[in-house]
This record gives sequence, structure tokens and C-alpha cells, in this order.
Amino acid sequence: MSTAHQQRSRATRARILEAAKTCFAREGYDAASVAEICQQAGVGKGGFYYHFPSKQALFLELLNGWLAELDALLAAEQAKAGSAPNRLMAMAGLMPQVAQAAVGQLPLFLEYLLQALRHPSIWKATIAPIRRYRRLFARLVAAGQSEGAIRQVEAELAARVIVSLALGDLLQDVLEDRGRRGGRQAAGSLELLLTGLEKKGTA
Amino acid sequence: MSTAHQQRSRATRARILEAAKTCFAREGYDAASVAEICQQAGVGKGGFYYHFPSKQALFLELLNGWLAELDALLAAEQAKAGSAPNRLMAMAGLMPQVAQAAVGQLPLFLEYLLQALRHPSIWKATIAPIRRYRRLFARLVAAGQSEGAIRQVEAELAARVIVSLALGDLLQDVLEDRGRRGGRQAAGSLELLLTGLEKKGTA
DNA sequence: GAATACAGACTGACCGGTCTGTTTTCGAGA
DNA sequence: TCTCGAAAACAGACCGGTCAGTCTGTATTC
Repeated sequence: MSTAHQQRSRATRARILEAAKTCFAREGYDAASVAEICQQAGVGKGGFYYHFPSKQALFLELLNGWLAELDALLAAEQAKAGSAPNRLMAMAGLMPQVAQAAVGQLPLFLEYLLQALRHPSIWKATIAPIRRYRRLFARLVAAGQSEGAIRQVEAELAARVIVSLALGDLLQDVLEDRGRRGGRQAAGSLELLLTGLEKKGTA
Repeated sequence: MSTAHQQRSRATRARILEAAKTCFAREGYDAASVAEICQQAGVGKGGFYYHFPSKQALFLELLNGWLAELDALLAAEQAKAGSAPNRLMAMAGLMPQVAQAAVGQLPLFLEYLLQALRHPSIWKATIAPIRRYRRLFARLVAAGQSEGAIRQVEAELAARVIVSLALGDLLQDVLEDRGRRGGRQAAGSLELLLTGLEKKGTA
């Protein structure tokens, strides 16, 4: 059981995180000021720095939370059965949806990437999952190959292509409507690619 | 003939642009200060604001210059002959190379995208070329289809996939080595995709 | 009354842009 | 050819504003 202290504390902490998410998405990491986040969260500076040691720490926690959601969703999908190509379709198709659902505003995703380039701690947190997904996709491709459903291409390369497609589609969506909606297409693109990966004469 | 005034002016202007390119790439648009760019260029604040009305204007000029280089390279490639799939390979394969050669440091490319999300003028300058390239690829795909070399898929979708692949590969390269080298892979990925786009039973 | 969970004024640093002054170059006239 | 004023091409001190983070004080809960 939690005390009233802890309950209130958790609530403000969550409000700060939520406010930060929208502020970062709207204005970017640098331009979004701590004061603005505080105002949006209905909290004073004291409250902010009581819960987070720095602006960067807050950002990193936001990123980690997002990655955790993504992991959970992919893990759930991975548990399901089905042929390798179908599972690939289902899993890869999740990426933009997850980005959309978890982040809310997609520009935040770009912000993650950009910050990852400059801050080693953020970079590690970002690159590790991407590599994990790539390995996962590679295993699925290999599985599809031993099932005889997928052409004999380099599995690593195919995995890289899948990730590229997901990332690229995300980017094009973001750019087209400047991050207002996002995550609409992608399914068709992947279908196209996977059809190409199928063994010839199958369709 | 140009006077000594003009010669010196152009030289400093070029130095400022070059310094800005490296600074923006290293630290990002917001974090890179005008003072720092000035120091790197060996120029005072006065010199800077004599040549550029604002920091944003400088950034925009950098972006436009890069886009112009890209356009030129693509136009040159477009003039060459060959079968549609081959031309697609050649053109699409240029993208990362161009990004690498023109920008020097790839993080700048991400910076462009991010700034495009928030500043309408930069957005217009960024999205227009991307749409142009997509149309160009779509036409090439359609051409390949009437040549009988490419499957009957929606040309628009295929073009989008190609752009996605280029963008996604770029991103993965940038993330993998944190923007130090970049632009190594990509060719293999495209080959994989185009093989998938070929008419079945061809290879 | 002590620890928790804040509020909000405050600080030092920094940043984009301005302004005044200085050096360099140019062109015209003597 | 030499001079000199004017325009071009800067240098760098300076300014208003902002921002991340601190500090002191206060209300609430235990």
C-alpha cells in the first residue's frame, strides 16, 4: 500500500513526463524549456527538479519508456504462431503503429535519433534495440527460408532492408504532414517487399 | 573581372559556410552558436552579419546548396541511357553517396529533416525535392513496366518504397557509426528490392 | 517536529543580433 | 603617379532576453 505522499508524487511525476512529451514533440529538445514543461504540467521548478536531476535525465526516461513499450509489443507479437512471412508482416507492420501510439507525436522520434547522435548514453539506448530488432528479423527470414517460403538471400541484408523500410516510411509520413498524423502507410510497402522476397513462381 | 573587394568577400563567405557546416553537423542547429561558427571561420560577428541576415538564413542556404548538388547529380544520371531497372539502381544508389559527399557529415541531414518539421520555409525546401524524386522514380518504374521488366505493382507505391529504403539505409548508417563515415551499404539493399520487383521467372 | 513534496524568486552563463569603430580597397581628380 | 574621400568589408564590445539549474521558504503528511 502506498502513502498519500507517494501517490501525489507519482501523479506529478507522470504529469511532468506527459507534458515533456508534448513539448519535446512540438518544439524539439533544445527549444522546449524546462519552464514551459513545468507550466504545462502545472508544476513549479522546484517540483521538476525534485523528480528529475536534469532535463537530459527526463528525456532519457521518456526514451526508455518508449523503447520498453516497443519491446513489449514486439515480444507479444513474437509469441504468436504462423508462417514466417506472415509473422514478419505482422511484426514489421507494428513499427510505425507503435511509434504513433507510444510517442503520440512522431517528431519526438526524430528528436530521439538526433540526440542519440550526440549523447553517448542516449545513443546506446537507441542503437541497442535497433540491432536487436534487426537480429530478430534476420532470424525470421532465416526461418522462412528453411520453410522454403523465402528466397535464398542474405538474411542479415534482408533484415536491414526491412528496418530501412520501416524507418523510411516513418520519415516520409512525418515529413508529408509535418508530424500531425503519421503512421498510415507502411503496410503496403512491406507487402510489396515481402512479395519480392517470396520464392519465385509462388504467386 | 572581380574586384579585390569581391574576391575577399566571397572567400570569407565561403569560409563561414564551411565552418557552419561542420558546426551544425557536430552540435546541431540550436547548440551551434554563431560565435562558435565565427571563431571556426576566423571571422568576427560583424563579418558574419555582413554576409548573412540571420543564423536561419545561413542554414537555409546550406540546405539549398546541398539540394542543388543532389539535383545536379540526379539530373546527370537521368540523362544516361539503359534499361529502366538499371537506371533505377544507378539513380537510387546515388542517394547516400550524394548525402555523404555533399554534406560531409551526415548528422547534418538529420538536422535538415528536424528543422524542416518546425520551420515552414525549410519544410518547403525539403519536401519539394523528395516529392520530385518520388515522381521521378515512379516514372522509371512505370517505364520498366511497359518494358516488361518490372511486375505490375502500383508505381507510386514502389517509388515510395525506394525512397524509404534510401532514407532508412541512410539512417541506419548514421546511427551505426554515429555519423563518422556513412553511405557504405545501400547498394545491396536496393539490389534486393529490385530483384523482388522483377518479373517472376526472369532470373 | 521531521520528512516529503513542492513553489517561485534568483543566478550566472550564454546567445542571437546590433552598433560603433577600424581597416582595406577603389576610383577620381590634381 | 600620388592623394584622398568614400564605399566595402569587416572587428569586437555590447545589449536584451532566455535558459538550466539553485536556493530558500512553505504547505502537507506522517
